[in-house]
Amino acid sequence: MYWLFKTEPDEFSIDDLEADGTACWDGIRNYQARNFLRDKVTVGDSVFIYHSSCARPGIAGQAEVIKAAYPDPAQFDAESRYYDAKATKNNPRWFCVDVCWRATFAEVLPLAQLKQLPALADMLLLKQGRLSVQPVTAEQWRLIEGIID
DNA sequence: GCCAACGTTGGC
DNA sequence: GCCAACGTTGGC
Repeated sequence: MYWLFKTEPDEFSIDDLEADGTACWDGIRNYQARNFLRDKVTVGDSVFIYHSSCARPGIAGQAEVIKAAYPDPAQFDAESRYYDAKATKNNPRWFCVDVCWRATFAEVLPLAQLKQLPALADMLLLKQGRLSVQPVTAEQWRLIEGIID
C-alpha cells in the first residue's frame, strides 16, 4: 500500500531520515492515524514524507516501511512528551512503525501545487487537514511520482 | 500569531 | 450520549 506520513521538519525532516537511514515513526497520538498504523501499514509499503507546519509545506521525499506496528515505547516513558499514563505494556494505546529512507526530492513538492491538480481533489491530505498518517491511492501515488520525475 | 477545522474531555 | 469548553493541527 501507499501512505503519506507527516512530520514537522524542525523536529524530524527528510534530511534527518536520509542521514539516519532508518527511523522509528513514533509519537502518533491520533486514533485515526493510530488505526492506520496498527492495522494497515505493512512491511514493504511505500511512504511519502510530508513536511508540515513549516515555511514550505509539501512532499519532501520517500520512505519504505521496514517493520510493522509495535507498541510505541514513548508512551511508557514518563520523561517523554509522548508519555501516556493510561497506557500499559499489556494494553498499549499507541503504536509506531519503522521506516527506511528511500529518496529525498531535489525540491519539496509544494502543497500549493498539489492543490491545483484536479486529479488530487479527493486526496485526504487536501480534504482532511489534520491526519498525520493517511493512505494514498495507487493513482495518486503515480500522479505525484510523475511530477517528481 | 491568527484562526478554521477538527479532536478530546468531562459534566450532566 | 449530548454538547460546551478546551486543546491541537497546520496553512497562511
